[in-house]
Amino acid sequence: MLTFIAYHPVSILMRFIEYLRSMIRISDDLRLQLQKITTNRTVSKGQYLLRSGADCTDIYFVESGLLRGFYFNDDKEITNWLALDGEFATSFYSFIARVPSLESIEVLETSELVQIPFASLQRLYTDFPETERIGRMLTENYYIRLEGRLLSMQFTTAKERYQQLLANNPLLLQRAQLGHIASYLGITQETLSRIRAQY
Amino acid sequence: MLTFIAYHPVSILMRFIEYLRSMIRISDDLRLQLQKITTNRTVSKGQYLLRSGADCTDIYFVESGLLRGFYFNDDKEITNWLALDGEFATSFYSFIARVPSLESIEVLETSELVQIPFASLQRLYTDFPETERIGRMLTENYYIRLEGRLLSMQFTTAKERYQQLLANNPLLLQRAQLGHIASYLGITQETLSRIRAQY
DNA sequence: ATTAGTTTTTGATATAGATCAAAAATGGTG
DNA sequence: CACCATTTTTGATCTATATCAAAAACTAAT
Repeated sequence: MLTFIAYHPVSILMRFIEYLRSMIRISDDLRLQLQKITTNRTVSKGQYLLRSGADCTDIYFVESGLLRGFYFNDDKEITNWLALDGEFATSFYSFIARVPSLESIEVLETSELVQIPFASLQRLYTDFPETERIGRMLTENYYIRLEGRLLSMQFTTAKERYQQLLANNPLLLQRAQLGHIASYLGITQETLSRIRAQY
Repeated sequence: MLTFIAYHPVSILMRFIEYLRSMIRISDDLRLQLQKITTNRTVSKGQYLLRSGADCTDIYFVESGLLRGFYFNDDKEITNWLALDGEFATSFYSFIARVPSLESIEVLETSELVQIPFASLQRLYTDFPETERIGRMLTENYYIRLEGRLLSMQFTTAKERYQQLLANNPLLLQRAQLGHIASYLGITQETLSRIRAQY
């Protein structure tokens, strides 16, 4: 019983550290430092982690739950990304370029997050240069995904994009609501509804 | 006269090193190493640096000239990127993930390039850890640009995209041909031609 | 200059997906 | 479990852009 209780706070960080470990060796020193600069937060459904207009000061790792980043176009919300368990989430442009965010971040499911402030991350890069590699590799991976999305936007139909998502990320379809998925795929909710009706 | 001749081979590398210098301090050691692992190449218009199906083994910095990366969709070419003077170019997914490239790279204008092989770059990252920062920052910048493109694909019209490009990169419009620009913007050549005719 | 190849423009038509509007389904809450 | 709010579906219509086809404008090489 006691061991379970004592173990728990560590296990919250598990996936985060595991994730990093897949890219570089994590020394005890670094692990300690990571624990120092990160905050474990539980955020509940409906909360906002960021409102457009504000500077995005943090990056989040989603231990469990679901977040979304979205823009406003005219009066409509456009979901730019959805981050499930095991993914990083931030308003990338604002976080990197230190400019006010156009994007808002909303909590779609009550989530366990690991929060890292921008300044701490920069210090980490300097104090533990091996972590630059993590930053580089993560950004590379996210770049590749983004490129895939751009290409599918350009030369696949709405239906094909839905089918791709269904194949690659069926969980997302189950957990996010239709309107969010639709604008993430670059189509209207009505069109996505009609596509689904074809099955 | 003599000084000019002697100076020239160094000046070819100028922009490349200058570019890197804007991100980190370049030690004499590192500069030497950079000179060792890079090759200066002049490639002429019409040449291919990569054909789809092959592994992309190199990344290029364009000292001067113009390259394009493109895919085939059915029988049509889709330009994925255009790289002018001062930009990096590679088939990113293939280069990073070490898989055969879907993309081909064509030389649109006779160009001066700095070529860096994948393996050399990886060794550089290891031998000069400070260069990881370059890799990270470059990828971050390219990520932000890509995100901007995805957003404009999603919620701006063909005409607006053309106007944005005209405002942000007028040189490109002058130097690349219409069909390449069009598919880069995610529209057909005919539509772009009609848009331009409106002025 | 003339010809052949390429690139751009113009015209006519088709269509995927958007928009506007309202009904149906779903879901939490007192 | 009935009610109100939210989400999803269905229907009718519209539109930006694609497609197909051919003419015009460039470009380069003989």
